[in-house]
Amino acid sequence: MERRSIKNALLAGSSLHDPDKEDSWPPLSPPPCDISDDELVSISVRDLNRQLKLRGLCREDIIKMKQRRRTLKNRGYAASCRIKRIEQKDELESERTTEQVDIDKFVSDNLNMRAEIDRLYQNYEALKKFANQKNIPLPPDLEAL
Amino acid sequence: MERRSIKNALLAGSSLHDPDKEDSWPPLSPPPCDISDDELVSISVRDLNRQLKLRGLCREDIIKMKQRRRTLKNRGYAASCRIKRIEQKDELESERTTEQVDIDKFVSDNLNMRAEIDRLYQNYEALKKFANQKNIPLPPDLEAL
DNA sequence: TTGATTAGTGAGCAT
DNA sequence: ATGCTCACTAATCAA
Repeated sequence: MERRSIKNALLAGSSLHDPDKEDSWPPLSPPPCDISDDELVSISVRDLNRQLKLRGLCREDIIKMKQRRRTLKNRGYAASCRIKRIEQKDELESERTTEQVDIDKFVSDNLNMRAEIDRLYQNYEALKKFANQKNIPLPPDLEAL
Repeated sequence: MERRSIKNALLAGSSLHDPDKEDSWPPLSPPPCDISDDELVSISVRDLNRQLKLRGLCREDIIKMKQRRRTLKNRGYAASCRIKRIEQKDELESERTTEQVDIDKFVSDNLNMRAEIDRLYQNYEALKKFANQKNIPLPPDLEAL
């Protein structure tokens, strides 16, 4: 939903400390207490329960904070999931590039070897022709191509 | 949101004809009139306006239907987007596989050519050695490796 | 307006 | 409870 849109950018802020910043805009129901989103997602369940009790929230608000925590967590999971996806894609693409480079190298090598084979073959044939002209019989095992 | 979840799976379908059917589960506000979702997304804006007027809907309901239409459209766009993404991934993977097959072929070819070069070289050397043993002088251009 | 893409949200699955 | 992934929604951009 492109949270943090132009319209909402100004209203932002769901957390706390730094005055001229940090929004993290409330797509969620507003927090029933002043625990920042950053804190909310990072502290342990135990500490959270402690904090909630300490601030004397009612059951409903506690449930809301729990749900808010879950939502914030989900937001992070979704982000990781997307990052992971593009990383995998990039990896695939770079592997493809590497393989293409290898293939180019092989093509080049093959051409060189083909030329080498040709050169050796010509030399060999020239020697045989020379022997023929001089009427020099070759041993059978050297007649083979 | 996993629409059409287990709970909703049985109610699936998004439109109209079939009697034992349909709902297309309302993530949206319920439609102010009985135009099916399938119709709503497919008919032209003109026809939609005609239908809405024909059924005598108030301005609010018309706006709601327009928004519903847009949402249904978006649902489809999102689906295409997901499909496209996995198709591109599959394509990349199959290209990678193809390249790997090519590389294997090149490796095999290279080994064969290397062997061929060796064989030709050995033959050539054997001929030179033979000439040497028989004290047959070779023309300079046939002495070269 | 239409279509594509993105981030956020909740459902559901697996651990 | 936690993390991941999916389908859906709205925002935003491009055409």
